[in-house]
Order: sequence, then C-alpha cells, then structure tokens
Amino acid sequence: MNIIISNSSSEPIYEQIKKEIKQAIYSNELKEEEILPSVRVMANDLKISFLTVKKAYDELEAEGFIKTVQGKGSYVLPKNLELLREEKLKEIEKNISTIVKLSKIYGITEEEVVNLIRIMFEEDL
Amino acid sequence: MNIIISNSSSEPIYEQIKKEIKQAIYSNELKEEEILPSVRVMANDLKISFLTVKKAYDELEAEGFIKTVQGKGSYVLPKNLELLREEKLKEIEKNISTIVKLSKIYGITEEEVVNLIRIMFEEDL
DNA sequence: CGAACTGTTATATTTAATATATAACAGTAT
DNA sequence: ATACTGTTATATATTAAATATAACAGTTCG
Repeated sequence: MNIIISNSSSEPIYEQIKKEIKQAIYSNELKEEEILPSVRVMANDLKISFLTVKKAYDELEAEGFIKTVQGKGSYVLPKNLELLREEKLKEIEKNISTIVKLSKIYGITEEEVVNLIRIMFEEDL
Repeated sequence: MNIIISNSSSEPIYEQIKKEIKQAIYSNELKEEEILPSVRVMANDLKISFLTVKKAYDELEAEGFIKTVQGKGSYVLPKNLELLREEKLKEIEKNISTIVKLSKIYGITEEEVVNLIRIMFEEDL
C-alpha cells in the first residue's frame, strides 16, 4: 500500500486517499481480504491526523469497497470490479457532459473534441 | 443581462456570475462597450451582497473581459472571442485529460469514450 | 490476565474560502 | 447638490477540511 498525497492540492486529503485505495483495489495491488494499514499507521506514515484517514475508510466502507471491524482493522471486500468500473464510467460521463456543453456554447466541434481525445489517448502509453 | 444563480450549488456564487457573463459576452448578448449592471443593482436583483458581485467583476477585469471605472461602472471590453474560446478549450482539455487517465486505469477503451462523446453531442441539439 | 495493538467517540480548535453587513470614502453625471 | 457609480476597511458568519487530545471499546497474543 503506497499512498501519495499532495498537501497543496485543492482536492481534500481524504478524497485523495479514497481514490488511491480504489485504484489499488482495481489494479489488484490490494487483494481481496487484504488488511489495510490501520488508521493510525497510515496517519503516521502520511503525517496527517488519524481522523482524516478514518474519514476516508468510513466512506470507502459506505461505498462497499472495504469493511472495518472494531479492534481488528479494515480489509478489502470481495471486489466488485464492475461496480468500480461503473462508478468511473459515471465520472467520465459527467466530464463528457461538461465538455459537450462547453463545446456547444463556444463553437468547438465534435470532431475537434474527438481528435483531442484520440491524441491524448495515444500519448503517454 | 439575465443572471441566474443557485444558492445550493457547490459552485461559489461569484464563479457562477463570472461564467454567465462570459457566456453572455461570447453569445453577443452583452455587446462591446455595453454597461454591466452596477454591483449594487445586480446584488439587489440577486439578493446577495454587492461584495460578491464585486469579486466577480474584479476577476473578470483581471482576466481581460471587462473594464471598471470608479464612478462610472463596468463595461464590456472589445471582446476577444479567440481568448474566450482558447480559455474554454483549455478547460475542455483538462476534462479530457481526466477522462483519459480514468479510462486507462479502469479499462475503458478509446472507442467507448469516443462513442459516448458522439452520443452526447447528438443529444439535446 | 495484561500489554499492545485495533477502531470509536466526544470535544475543541484551526484554517481557508465564501459570503455577508455596515459605514465611510471617492469619482462621475445631471 | 444629488444620486448614482465604485472602493475600502472592519467585523462577522458559515462551512468544509483537518487537526489535537483524551477516553473508551474490541481483538490478539504471549
């Protein structure tokens, strides 16, 4: 479990932690049943408050990705890859919706957008 | 000048105002040299503080879209459509970058994304 | 059992961004 | 002059995020 957070990011720390854990679950870096670092250990590693880590874990549990048991810790639930993929697909759709709205207002064509997509997809393989 | 703001939006009111004015400038609803509502008038209309409107106007001026003169008011600068378009293009690129990153991690293909784009472009013409 | 881990909860504080209220001041137009 | 403009300063309120600290509770293991 290798979490990297940015203190200066506008994105809240607990959100950054959530994202990285989801990604680790998806990429199988974190396997089913695997125990996550305890809130205090991770807080210590990241030099942040354990309450911030707890917030991330609480939300990950509410979203069905991990399970926390008092006294024991938090572990990765039988992962629902489809769930994760769907969640991200929704995020992508939201971004696309923003793009389409902006494009229509500011006279950017469908082809221009598609070209950008294609170019950026090829980059940094 | 017809500004609509949402009190419940997570987007700051001054940002909403900025966006709507930029859009109005782009669509020529607000023409070159046209006087914007005074900060107090708009604040009154929207039932918000004039300081919030001032913040929006100040930033619009810093970004080169309007000009404010003490005692007179704020008016639309000779508009630089290209500037606006470029600004929005950057916003779009940022969104695309997010999309591409997510897609690569979560196994969503270029074609899937392009299809979504095409579908959403056709919708709500 | 007891020590050393886990997580939980409550309280209080800090910081930054947003938004507000109010009052006083300054420029412009008529 | 008056009535608009914008400007500035001060103070306050709200919210989200993050923190610090202390006390409490469950689990594990020697």
